[in-house]
Amino acid sequence: MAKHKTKIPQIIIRRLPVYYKILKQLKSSSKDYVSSQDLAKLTGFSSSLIRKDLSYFGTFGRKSYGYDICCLFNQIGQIMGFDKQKNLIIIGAGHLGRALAYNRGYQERGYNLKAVFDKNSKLIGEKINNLKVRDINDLEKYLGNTPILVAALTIDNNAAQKITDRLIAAGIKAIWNFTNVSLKTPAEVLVEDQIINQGLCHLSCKLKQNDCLEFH
Amino acid sequence: MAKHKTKIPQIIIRRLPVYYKILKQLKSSSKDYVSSQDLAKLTGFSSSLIRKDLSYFGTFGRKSYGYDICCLFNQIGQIMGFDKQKNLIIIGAGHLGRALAYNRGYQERGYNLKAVFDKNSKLIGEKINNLKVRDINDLEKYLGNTPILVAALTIDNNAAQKITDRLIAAGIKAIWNFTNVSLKTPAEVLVEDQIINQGLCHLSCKLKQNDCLEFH
DNA sequence: TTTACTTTGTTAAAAAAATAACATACTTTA
DNA sequence: TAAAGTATGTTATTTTTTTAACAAAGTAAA
Repeated sequence: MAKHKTKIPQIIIRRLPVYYKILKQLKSSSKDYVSSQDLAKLTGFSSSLIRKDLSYFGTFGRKSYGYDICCLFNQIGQIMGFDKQKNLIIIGAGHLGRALAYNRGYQERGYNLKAVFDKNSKLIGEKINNLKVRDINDLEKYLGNTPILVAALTIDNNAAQKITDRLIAAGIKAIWNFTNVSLKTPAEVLVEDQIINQGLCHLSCKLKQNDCLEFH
Repeated sequence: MAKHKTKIPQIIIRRLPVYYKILKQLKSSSKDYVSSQDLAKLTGFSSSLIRKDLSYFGTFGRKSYGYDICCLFNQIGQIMGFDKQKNLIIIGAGHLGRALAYNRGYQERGYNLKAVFDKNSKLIGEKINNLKVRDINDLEKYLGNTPILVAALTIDNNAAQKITDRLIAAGIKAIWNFTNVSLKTPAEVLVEDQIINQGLCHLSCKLKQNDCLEFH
């Protein structure tokens, strides 16, 4: 299926989830096929770019028809590795950690949320979406018994690096970082920084450019 | 302060929040100045790119010293319009809406969280971070009395477009969209899609490329 | 004061990304 | 079966973005 052995350009990786999202919506529509032009309207990318992106991975379209929605959806899922199972834990059972625990969308992406940890004894033992909050002191013991690939970090900034070091020592391969700390990790451990306020930054920036911020 | 009248390239807008985040961390360090090389290490961008990005907005550096951390932090905040006040409401008091209600980081970006709405009568009246959850039926009345620029949308997908239409009719200028729906809005209303699982998609994609997904 | 060093801001060059254009292949209709 | 129409996949072109290079300006040390 993979047409290229070379690394997928970051810029394409960033668009894949957008295609995936749109295709998921289209799946529940009455149509079976979608053209690059339709996708252009829905994504805001040009049809040319969309065809080019998709052709990077193979030949999915059907001339004069477009792309089979279901087929393309599955293909893009596979390209992103959603067909492979990945265990996930959440560190930090605060408001954000809790919201992530209730997040739907893990399963279809191949993620299995296995545990939630916190240091606060008041929270330990509480059930969040059917998962018992575990004691952060038991982290190493747990990771020794259960192979976990990814950890979501929703803890205080000042604890972020320390917990990261422990996670790495225990063999975690990737961190979904919701803290405001720039984590130091070895090159082989992936970090995905999720700047929660990024969207607000963009909006503020664009509102300013549109002169929406003058009097209010 | 603004050097250019032309629109800031999207690609630079995307990097501004990263600079902002790093500078905020640096502010609480002992150093007063930071060089583009230091910033390169912290951001992962090249020092050349950083100098170019910053020079797009003006001349902030000091030769052979680098950039005054506090000064640059404030400048970038201003460039993004954080010095202008923006009222914000949250639609949807579920787990995610709740997490957003507790989000710190509004104030320093010039956002004032003014209200939270929900349709669920069990939630209406409840206090979340000192804000009483309001009845979504009162949305128009509220917006008629209070000027609100931005609405965060943390509701079910199937209600998303309907609520969006109401928000737009009531004069909202920007939507921070956490739903999985591609919202249809007039060109002058900004939409910032926050695909909550985007980070997981990227991680899955990269883990796959690093051959971390084979056996597990 | 002079020399060596540092780091910016900017220009030039290279690389990457996006767009436009179009030949090809398939579909539909007559 | 032929003609008209559609939409892909790919190549060529343009545009954007990034990197590299360096002069200019300031600092620090001798």
